[in-house]
Amino acid sequence: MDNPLIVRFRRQCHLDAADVDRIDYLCTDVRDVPRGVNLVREGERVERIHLILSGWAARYKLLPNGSRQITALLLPGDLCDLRCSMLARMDDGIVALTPIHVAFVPPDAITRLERTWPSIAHALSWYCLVEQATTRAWIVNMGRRHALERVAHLFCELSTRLAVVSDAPDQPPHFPLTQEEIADALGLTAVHVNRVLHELRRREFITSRRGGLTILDLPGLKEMAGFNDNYLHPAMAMPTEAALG
Amino acid sequence: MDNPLIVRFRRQCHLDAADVDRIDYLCTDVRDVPRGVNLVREGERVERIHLILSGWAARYKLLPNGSRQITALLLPGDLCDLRCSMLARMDDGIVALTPIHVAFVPPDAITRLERTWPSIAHALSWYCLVEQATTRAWIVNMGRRHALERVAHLFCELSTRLAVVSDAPDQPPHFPLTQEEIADALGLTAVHVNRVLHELRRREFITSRRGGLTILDLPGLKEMAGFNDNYLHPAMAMPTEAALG
DNA sequence: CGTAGGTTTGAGTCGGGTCAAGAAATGTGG
DNA sequence: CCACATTTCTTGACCCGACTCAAACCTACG
Repeated sequence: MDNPLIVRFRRQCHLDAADVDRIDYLCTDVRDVPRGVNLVREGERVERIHLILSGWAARYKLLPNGSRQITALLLPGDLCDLRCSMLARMDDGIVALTPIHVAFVPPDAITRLERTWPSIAHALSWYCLVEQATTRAWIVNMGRRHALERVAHLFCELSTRLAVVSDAPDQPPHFPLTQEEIADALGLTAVHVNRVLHELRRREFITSRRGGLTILDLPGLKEMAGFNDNYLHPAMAMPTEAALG
Repeated sequence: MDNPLIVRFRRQCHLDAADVDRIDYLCTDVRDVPRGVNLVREGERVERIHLILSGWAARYKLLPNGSRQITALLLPGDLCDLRCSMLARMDDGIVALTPIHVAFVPPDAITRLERTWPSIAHALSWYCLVEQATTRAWIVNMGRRHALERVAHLFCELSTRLAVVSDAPDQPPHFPLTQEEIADALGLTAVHVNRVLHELRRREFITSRRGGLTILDLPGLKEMAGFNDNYLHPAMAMPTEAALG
């Protein structure tokens, strides 16, 4: 299977065959992590960057009162903690939501590539930009949308991101998320997510089974959420000569 | 007055006198922008990075229904759109919340510094890391805290950030924010923010006047919000030799 | 002054939270 | 292959925090 990080990069940035090899070479140390295991725990010192190759993970933060907020859902091709080597301790944890394949990448290796190859530095800058834009889109979602549109918006985002790295692009998007995970990602309760999903099922926007759901009507969800995929920058945009030096 | 970006960098990263000069040299084109003016409007193509030298600004997004969500408050020393040159069009707007001084910096100049001087590249990586962590802290705040603690948490964050770049560190922190701006930053309504501020005033945590408020009891607010300043990384952390290459 | 932007307050509503109990899958060990 | 435990989902009744709408009130400023 193709390296999903490279698939994503090539959508946005010019990488030649040698660049691709250099990135591929980072993914030597690949491991299987079962569902529910923490790749990183809050407060730990971690000296490796994680690249999700398959499966889903979540970045989360626990509050003193025991509640959890998921701050990012991590799909294949997502890098976790690109700059972790600058931190004495991680600010938050990362859990596997499904069994996953992860590459453990030494931060120095990335720093070296970045410093040597402008095209790779450019790709990583792009990566940071999209990551930031996604995080901000979550703020907008939580701050200014009601539960129904909020859930719909998340599903649109995930469908769009998944489409880029999916091995089965013809299948309707499927999310291996429990209702509690959706709730923790959106600042809702699991009970209320249940009622929202019930409504979405009633309107035939989705189907759901224990531990996962499938999108039936993505255009419908997009309209409901007022979804605009700009912030994910799924379209092609090549670097200028100046930016590449 | 000292360049607030340099003040921030020197807290976290090693920069020698030459590095400082190089950064200072970026801030040649300084402009005054009155309150209420948009530095950037959503959908525009913008070919300059903004560095706030004094005053407050906000990054925001407007929704079709007319509501606004502020996704970041920008204080002196904050860079807006570090990677803007990679974008065909900005995903969101930036307004001056007070009269501000801004340096207009050409993206190429930063790219060149970054590529040439590892210590500056390191400082900018650090900057991105803290920016991301702050954005994620906002998600947690909006997702899992009630209005009172949510407001308190924002005030703690702003006090902490301001302390680093304040010209009057002995004065109690003062925020030139309207209640509507606070509401738009926190996913609340102005009416409800008014009631929360009333309560904070009653408990003598703050005082407020038209168009601004002052913190009286920061420790009290921190306790109320369960505030932990880790994510802002206000403490010193020097780069490793490896990271600097 | 007059006006516009900002603040304050009240009354009523509603979206989503809380609590609690039960049902349906899934997994585990004998 | 069955008995039992666990996780996840579902549903109902009730409640409360925050929103809405509306009116009045400041206060800075032109």
